[in-house]
Amino acid sequence: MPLLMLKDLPRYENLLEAAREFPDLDPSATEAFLHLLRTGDEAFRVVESHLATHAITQGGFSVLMALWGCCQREGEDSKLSPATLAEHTGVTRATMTGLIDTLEGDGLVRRAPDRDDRRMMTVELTPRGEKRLLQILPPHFRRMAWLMAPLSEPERKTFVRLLNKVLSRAADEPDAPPAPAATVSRARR
Amino acid sequence: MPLLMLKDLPRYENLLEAAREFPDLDPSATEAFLHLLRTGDEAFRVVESHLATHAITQGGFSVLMALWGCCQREGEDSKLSPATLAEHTGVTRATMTGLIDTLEGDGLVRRAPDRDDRRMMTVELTPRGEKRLLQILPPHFRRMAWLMAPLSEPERKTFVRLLNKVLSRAADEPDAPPAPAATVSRARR
DNA sequence: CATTTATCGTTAGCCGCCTAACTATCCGCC
DNA sequence: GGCGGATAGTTAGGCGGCTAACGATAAATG
Repeated sequence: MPLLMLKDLPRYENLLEAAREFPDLDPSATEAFLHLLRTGDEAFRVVESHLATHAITQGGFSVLMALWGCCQREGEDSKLSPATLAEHTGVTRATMTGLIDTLEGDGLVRRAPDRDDRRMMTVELTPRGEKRLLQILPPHFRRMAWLMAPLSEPERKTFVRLLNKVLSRAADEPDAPPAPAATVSRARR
Repeated sequence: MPLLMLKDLPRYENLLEAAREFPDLDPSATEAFLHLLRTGDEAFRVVESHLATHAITQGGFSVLMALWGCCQREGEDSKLSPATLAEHTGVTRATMTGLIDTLEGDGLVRRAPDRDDRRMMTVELTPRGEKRLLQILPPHFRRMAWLMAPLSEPERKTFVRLLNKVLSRAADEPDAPPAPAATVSRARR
């Protein structure tokens, strides 16, 4: 994640202090939020650095996984359209064009026109792409296991539970969620 | 985070199934990892979308915060060098040049040569920059509070605790962490 | 059947981030 | 005191995101 976060998170006292100046600042919420962003970013980097050793970007990896997963599930039909891939990996179709360009240039993926709908293309994993993916996956799985090793099994459960609470909240309404507005706060919900 | 993650996380049964094929796949670890990335990404987008309404990027915001925080703490000296800013926000110096260019173009920040060391520059918040920041912060704080609202106070504590466990693990060694390698695992290190 | 509307993939252009190289300056060491 | 190595900031070039617009095709609608 190409992100960008304050490297050293603020200490809790500082948040308490800042909360005196900004009544809207909820110290424990801010602390949780910043730690979430920071840790998520770091976890992202962990896998990214691994993928980089296989000359694959996160985006490319997502595409390969989607194609491979589809080929696993659907039996024969291991093709997907760029639009489906884009939606599946949470990226715009324009971006997907670029990703497929790169992957096709590396010979990991193949484009072919759809025979029924001439607007569409189909994207398919090449043997080389599948081979590459099978090289990447085991160490990738090990990285994830390694990173989560400090969490016990019950801790992982609660971790996922708490993450899901936040995630569904975020999915609730992507825009204009707070709506408190000091003087006009009558609309109590 | 310009990231990129599978939009719909795999269900646990699928992970269990996949684990039969890949012995390295730890289902609960993978689940926790994917949820972490997904939620972190979503949280990132929440603040990013807010900052966008103020025509500020995450990077720019980090810079403004660093300058403002420094001006709060240090008393008078509200200047920082690009290198310090880069290190503080976890970005390369080259990137920082671009960020400062943009901010300076918007009049939120000012560059001046350091009077002692002629290699260095100093970056300083303009009054306009501070004003802009003070416009951004309260709703920003409200967003964070809103996002974390579903977590109770004790839940937030455990959340931060678990995040910290993962974070310090990730910080442990950024490269080559798994090192299992079945047959050649002698180099114990 | 003709025309509008929607969808698909691509292109063009912007921006943030990276690495690698460069210039200018400072510092340490003979 | 001059010279090599470190350091500051910038530049150049690449890449992966994004939005907005486009031509081509399909589907809906009159």
